[in-house]
Amino acid sequence: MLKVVEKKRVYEDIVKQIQVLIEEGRMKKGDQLPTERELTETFKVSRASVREAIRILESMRLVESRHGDGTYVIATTEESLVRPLAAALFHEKDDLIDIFYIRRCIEPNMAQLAAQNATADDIVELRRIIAKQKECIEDSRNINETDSAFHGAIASMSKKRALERLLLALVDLLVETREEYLQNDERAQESLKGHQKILSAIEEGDCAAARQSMLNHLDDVEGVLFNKGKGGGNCESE
Amino acid sequence: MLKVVEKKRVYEDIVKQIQVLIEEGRMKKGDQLPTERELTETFKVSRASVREAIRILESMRLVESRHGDGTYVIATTEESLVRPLAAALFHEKDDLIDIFYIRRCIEPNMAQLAAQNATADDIVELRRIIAKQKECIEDSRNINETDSAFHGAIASMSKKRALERLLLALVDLLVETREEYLQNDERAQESLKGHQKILSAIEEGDCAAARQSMLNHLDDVEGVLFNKGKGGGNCESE
DNA sequence: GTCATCATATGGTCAGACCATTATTAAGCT
DNA sequence: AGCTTAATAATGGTCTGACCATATGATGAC
Repeated sequence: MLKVVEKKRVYEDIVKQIQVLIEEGRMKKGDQLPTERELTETFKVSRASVREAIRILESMRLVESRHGDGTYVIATTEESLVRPLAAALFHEKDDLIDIFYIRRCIEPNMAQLAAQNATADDIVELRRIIAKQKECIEDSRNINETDSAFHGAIASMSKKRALERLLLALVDLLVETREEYLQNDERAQESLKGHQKILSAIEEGDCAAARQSMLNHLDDVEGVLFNKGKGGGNCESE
Repeated sequence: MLKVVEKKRVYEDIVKQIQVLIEEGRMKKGDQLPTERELTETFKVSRASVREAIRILESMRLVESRHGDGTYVIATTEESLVRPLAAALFHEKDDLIDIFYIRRCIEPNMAQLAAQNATADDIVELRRIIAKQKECIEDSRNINETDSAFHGAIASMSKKRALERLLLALVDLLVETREEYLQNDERAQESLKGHQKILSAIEEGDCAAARQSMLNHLDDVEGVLFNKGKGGGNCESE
């Protein structure tokens, strides 16, 4: 059952190797890659092959070449997994409302899954995030980061990797929108309250409550964000 | 308000031009690109630049180079929008079950939206697709294509483009799985029935029924596909 | 007709050169 | 000293022309 290999193209091999470097953290965001000429010597290949590899890495948004300067790592592989997803989903400014709608479709389900699967460690982590968020509010600092962390943690608890990746991309797309929203202190408070309710439901393993409180939380935010009446979904929502 | 331009890199220009060719349909899927040497003459650039451009197009999954043969268009730009999304979501074989779960999260909502927004034309289209599907079953032909068409049409009716793109990607990812599933005549029949129920709900503008019938439809399929008990979501699902 | 062989066209790789841009350093000025 | 300006070196961008590796189709032997 061996995976016999035929490295056909040289540049593919180079792409792979550099990708691994970044994956393993031996190259971090902002680091400069060796110069093309150095890579030529390292890999014992021509500069043309090195450049073709770099073109591919660049089109993956993993690195960026700057004429006269160098080639730099501009993203982690984790980000580069989320980025194309985001790029594919998001085209027009108007799409933001759709993006949020997708969240509204999937996050209540994730909360439900989280309530089912939550381990003690998971709950500790959620509490930690919420505590930090509370701190941020008291210090009048931005809670954008902790907000992402909270939703990300729940996504992770769903134990569905594809779903988690999707949500990360969505949250990432809405980061600017949220920046504005969470400026307001009162809203930040309300957001925190929403998170606490969700946590309570998860602590008690109450799937239905987790789902519903997440939905309420999102509807609260959405209502302000897009000036909608409560309940987003018309009809009877769910 | 002109967009003053500085075409910096030659290969970017080449990528753009070829992309436009494909976009405008002057090059279709399966067509062979001019050889690298011909492109060299056409664009008055070096072969190295042509090749770097091709590498980028290849990493976009728009074209594919075959050693000793040629370079071919392998996707429309529309597909190339969906493809990276799919690639970003899908990593392991096991992710398929997650992919399906995402569908289960969003498609009932789309059906609901479809029921709200459906125009007379939309309904005609859905009927047409279902009729065709019936035909296929009678002729013992594969209904995979019409199945995709049905779900795609509903996605389109949601009037949420980002959501539609996401669903297209998901459906695309599951095409092989479905191929197997729909082999069986009985299942094909059942699938058709599910579609008919959804259509009925949409015709009557019954949001709740549309949502529920879509959910049932997906659960039916999922149950067989992944050998699960009915109702997928444990707890009380929704 | 079938199969093996070879020629040809195509993508893949290489070497070395030169151009264009940038950051750094050195020089010069105030 | 501190700033501006000019030279310098380093780096990515492009080009040329050659050769290698592979796939396809034509040719010829059987």
